[in-house]
Amino acid sequence: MNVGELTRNAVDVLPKGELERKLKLGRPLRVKLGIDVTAPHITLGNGIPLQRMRAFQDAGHIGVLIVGDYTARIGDPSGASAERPILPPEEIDRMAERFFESAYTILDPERTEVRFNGEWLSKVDFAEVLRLTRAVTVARILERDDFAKRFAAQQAISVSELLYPLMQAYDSVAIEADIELGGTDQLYNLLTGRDVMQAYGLEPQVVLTTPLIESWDRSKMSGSKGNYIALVEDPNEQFGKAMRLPDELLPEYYRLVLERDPPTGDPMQAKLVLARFIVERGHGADAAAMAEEHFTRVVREHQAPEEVTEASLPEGDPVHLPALLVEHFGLGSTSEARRLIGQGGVKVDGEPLGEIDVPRAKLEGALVQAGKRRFMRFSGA
RNA sequence: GGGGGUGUGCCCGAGUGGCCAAAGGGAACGGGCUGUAAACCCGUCGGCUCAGCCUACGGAGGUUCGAAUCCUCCCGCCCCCA
Repeated sequence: MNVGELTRNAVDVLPKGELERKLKLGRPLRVKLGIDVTAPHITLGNGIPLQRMRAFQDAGHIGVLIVGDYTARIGDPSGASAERPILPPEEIDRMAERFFESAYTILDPERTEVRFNGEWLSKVDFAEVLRLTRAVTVARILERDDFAKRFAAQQAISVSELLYPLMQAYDSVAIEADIELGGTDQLYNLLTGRDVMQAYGLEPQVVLTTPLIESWDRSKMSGSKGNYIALVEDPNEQFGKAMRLPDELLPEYYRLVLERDPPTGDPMQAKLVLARFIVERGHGADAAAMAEEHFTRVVREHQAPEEVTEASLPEGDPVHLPALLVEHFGLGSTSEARRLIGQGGVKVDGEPLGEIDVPRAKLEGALVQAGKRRFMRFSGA
């Protein structure tokens, strides 16, 4: 058994030596990973601990995904500067589904167990809460970095948020976790799991944290900040976003995502390898090839893509271009569209267009381009 | 319970009666440059079929020719005292 592969890229594996001891037990270990279903997107960053879980699965262990449907009613304060919104149950289910789709691009479904924590948390009564809360002290909770920062910054922390780590810890009790994975921002939560398991007479879990990944804006990749590459999203988007990463980040991505040695030589070639990998993992080899082709054609050579979405023009002549752009190009407002036109960002058959109202004949069958990457062809009918 | 603060556009943050659709920075977007990027330069960045109009500075009223700016009440957050 290769422990090195299991702990690859890990920041903390606590306590020391404990993982090795558990591995010698000779039974499949239960490796827990809690997922934040309130996260709007499942990112490459979320993929890092998933990759670790996969390594454990490949070594014969069981991955246990905990869907925090119940905890979502509070909102995980980790890394958040403010309280998160509370979601209705249907929404949580929908987001959990989406999570699985992403997670299974990395995990082995055969060795994955999925549990919703409402299963046990909804049955916890107040007496149980008191028992649970006795396992930790306020000082202990406030030690935690996120809370400490918010406390110092005089931002609101609700008591319910303080309970979050305890609920997560209780999950570990419920599923009898041997190991819990998480990003470094989860360290406190994971350690609390140990305390609580002990209080419940169980053998405490091993804690394994993985690094958070940086994005092109040089801040931590976050599904809520718009700086993410999702595990599953439009292949062209994935490819383009991967190529947008600064060269300096390549070693980090090679280490954490590809799990390979840092690239040497041409950074662009190295980045192409990364981009292909990301798309292929999410959508397969064909999609990766197509995304690359699209990238070469549209981004590098500034040409129209092979296939362009078609739509029909609205009634009337002339055609009001701003409205058309909002309707078909996803622009936020006609004012935005007007600005884009004014700046020469809108082209018809390759020629910048300055008009707001365009003669119908000029648009029929024409290729319309908004910005660098959005194309569409219009038919008259 | 008492006292004192504070709330501005996607984010941060100036602005204390007209010159404010609101400085500055960041993000974003468009154009240029380019090896995909990054860096850099220029421009845009509330809405509206837009040389004009409408809506906006926590919410609701009020004062004024005129309010983000003054007054009243309400709401959120923070601090101090109890």
